[in-house]
Amino acid sequence: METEITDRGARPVPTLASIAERVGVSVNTVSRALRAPNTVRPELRRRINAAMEELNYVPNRLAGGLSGTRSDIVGVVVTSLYYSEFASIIDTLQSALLESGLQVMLANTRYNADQELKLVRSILSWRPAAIAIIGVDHPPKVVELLKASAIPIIEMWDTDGEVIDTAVGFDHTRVGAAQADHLIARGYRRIAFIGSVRENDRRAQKRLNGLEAAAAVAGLPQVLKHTAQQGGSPALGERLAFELIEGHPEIDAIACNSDVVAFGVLRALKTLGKRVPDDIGVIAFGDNEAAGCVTPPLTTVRPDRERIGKLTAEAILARINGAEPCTTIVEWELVARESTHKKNA
Amino acid sequence: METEITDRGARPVPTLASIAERVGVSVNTVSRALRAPNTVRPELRRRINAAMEELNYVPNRLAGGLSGTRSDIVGVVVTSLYYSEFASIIDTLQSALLESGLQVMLANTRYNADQELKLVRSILSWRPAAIAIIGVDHPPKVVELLKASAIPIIEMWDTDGEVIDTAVGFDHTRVGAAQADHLIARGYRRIAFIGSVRENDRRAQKRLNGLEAAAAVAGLPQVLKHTAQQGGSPALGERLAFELIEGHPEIDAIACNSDVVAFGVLRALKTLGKRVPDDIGVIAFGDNEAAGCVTPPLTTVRPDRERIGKLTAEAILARINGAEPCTTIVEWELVARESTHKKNA
DNA sequence: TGGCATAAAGTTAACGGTAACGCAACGCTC
DNA sequence: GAGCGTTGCGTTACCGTTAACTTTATGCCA
Repeated sequence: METEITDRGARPVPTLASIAERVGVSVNTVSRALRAPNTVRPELRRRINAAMEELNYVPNRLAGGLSGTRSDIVGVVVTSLYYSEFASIIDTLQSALLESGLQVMLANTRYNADQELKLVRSILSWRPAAIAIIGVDHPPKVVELLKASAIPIIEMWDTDGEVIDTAVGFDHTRVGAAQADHLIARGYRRIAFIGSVRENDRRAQKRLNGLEAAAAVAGLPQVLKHTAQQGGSPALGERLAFELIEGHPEIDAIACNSDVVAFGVLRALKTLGKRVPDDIGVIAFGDNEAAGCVTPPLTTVRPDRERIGKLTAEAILARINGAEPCTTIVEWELVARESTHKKNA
Repeated sequence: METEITDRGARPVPTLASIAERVGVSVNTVSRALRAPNTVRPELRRRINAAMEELNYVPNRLAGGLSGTRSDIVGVVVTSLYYSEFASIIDTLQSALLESGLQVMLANTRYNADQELKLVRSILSWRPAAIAIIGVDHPPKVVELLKASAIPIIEMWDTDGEVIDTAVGFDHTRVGAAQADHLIARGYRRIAFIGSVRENDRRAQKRLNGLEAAAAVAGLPQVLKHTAQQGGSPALGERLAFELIEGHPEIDAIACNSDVVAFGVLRALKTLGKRVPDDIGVIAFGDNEAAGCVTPPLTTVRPDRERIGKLTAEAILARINGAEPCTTIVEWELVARESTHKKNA
C-alpha cells in the first residue's frame, strides 16, 4: 500500500520561508516586504503579498519579539474587573494601543498582593514593551521587579505616592476631602463612611483619610466607619447601612466607597423609612452608569476613565519613543445630584 | 582615561545562560530544573534556584513559546468592555486560566466586523494555545482563519448557530421568547422593543426575534421596534422612550435590550408621568448590578456570566488536553421584580 | 567482575523571525 | 568611461529556550 497517513488537514502553518520559497526570493526579502515595503520592488512586493494572502500567512510574533527589539505587548495589571470600575479604562487603552500595533496582555490581581507579584512576574516573562498598572502602592518586590525591568511603567488611577516611572491619575485624598466639603456645604454634620475597604485598596483608604481630615478641619464629630473586607456590592451596602443606622440613628450623611455600595445603601434607607436627602444625605464615588438612574439620583464623584485610558496609551507610546517620565493629573468632577440636596438646609 | 561608558544600571536581563554560567552547569540543566525539577539532583536544584533568585531571573516566554510546543497564551476576543456586560466573564476566565499558567491576551472588537478580523489575525500571530471569542456569528474570513489555526476555539455567550469548535453559552432567541411570555403572563398586550441593536450584535437581534415570534404566537399586535445603532446607555434609553411614547401612547410594555438602556427608560417614563408597572411594564436583559436598586426594581434576565467564564476555562483546558469539542448550554434566569408586576392584572 | 539498566548531566539542532553586512546592478556626474 | 552613491536583494549570525540525542556516572544483579 502506498497510502500513508498524510496531513489530515493539519497543514503546517506557513512561515516566512514558505512564502520565500513559493515566490522564489530569500526569507529576508519577504520579511522586508512586511516591515519596510518601500525597500522592495513594487512588482515583487505584490507577488509576495499575493503569496501571503494565498497561504493565509500570519506572522509569528513570538519569533519577531525574540529576534527584534520590541515585543509589541503591553501588560495591563488591574485590581478588579467587576462592575465598570476599570473596564472603560481598559477599553480606551486597548483601542488606542491597537492603532500602534500594541497588544494588551491582561492580568487581574483581585486586590491580592501575592497575586500581584505573581502576575507581574508572569507578564514580565513576555518581555512587554511597557506595563500599565493600577495604583502607586505596590509590594516592595513588585517595585523592584518593575524597576529592574527597565521598561516604561505607567501607574494609573492614583498619583499620590512614590511613582516608579510615569503616572496618570489623580489624588484620592482630595476626592475624600471634596466629598466631605460637599456634605458640609449641604448642611450635613454627622458623617459616616460605608464601603468595602480591602487591605490592598489603598485608594479607598486615601479617600477615607481625606474625608476624615476634612471633617475634622470643619470641626465635625468623628466620622463613623463601617467597612468590610469583601468586594463592594449593593448587598454589602444594604447590610452595612442597616447595621450602621441601627447602632447610630443620629447619622445624617453617608459617604460610600463606591456607587455600587451606595445603591444598596439607598435601598436600605428606603426600607428603614429614612428619606434621602432630607433625613440622610448619600454621596459616593465612581459614577457608575446607573448613578443618575436610581432614586434619588446619586451624588457621586466622576473620574474621567476614558481620559486616563487615552493618556496612559499616549504616555506608553511617548515613553517607548524616549520621552521623559512624567506624572499627569486627570481631572475628576463631583456630580451633585439629588441624594445630597437637603431641602431644609 | 580608562573609564568608559559602562552599563548605567541597565544591566542585560539575565538568561538561562547567565544562571548556567554562575552555577557552572549547562543551559539545559537549568532549563530542566525549571520544567522537570525531579530530573535534577536536589542539591544542584537548590543552587540553581538560589542563583535565579539572586539574579532576579524572569524566564523569556517568547523564546519558550517559539521553541516549545505551547505558547501559554489564550486569546480572548470580546465585543465590548463597557458596563459589566462581559467584564465578569473575563474576570472569572482569567483567574481560572491563571491557575494553569495560561495568560490572557485581550482584544475588543467594539462590535466592528473589520476590527474583528484584524484582531483575530493579531491574536493568532501570538500563536495562542486557544482562543475564546464572544458569539457564534463571525465574518467568513474570521471563521476560515480560526478553523485553519487548528487550535481550540471556544465561542462564548451564544450557542445558537454554526459552532466552529466548542461553545459555552445559551440561546438568545429563547431569552426573547421568555421575555414576551413573562410580559403576556403579567397581563401586558402592546409590547415595544427599545435598545441599541448594532449591525454586528447578532445576539440582540436574536433576542428581538424571539420576542417578536412569541408575541405573534400569542396573537398580540406586532411588536413596535425603536432601536439605534449606537452603544446602549441610560441616555439612549431615555431618548428612545420619549420618542416611542410620543408616537405610540398605547404601548403598555417595553422590552429593553439591556438593563442600562432600561435605566434610562424608567427615568423617561417617570418624567412622562407614566407609572411602572401599572401603566407600562418594563423588562430588560443583563442583570446589571443596579437592576435591583432602581425604582421600581427592574425585571430582567440574568445570564450566569461567572459560570460561562469558568466553563470556558475548563473547556479550553479540556480541549488542549485532547478532549472532544462540545457545546454547553448555561442556564439563565428571568428575575421577576416589580417593574413588571402589574397590580390590576 | 562484567554487563546492563538507570539516572543525571552535556551537546546539538531547531523554532521563525530580525538586523547587520555584503554585493551585484544601475544611473549619475564629470 | 572611470568613479561613486543608491537601490534591491541575499548571507550570515544571532535572540533565549526547548527537545531529541549522546555521554558519563551510578547502582544492581548475576
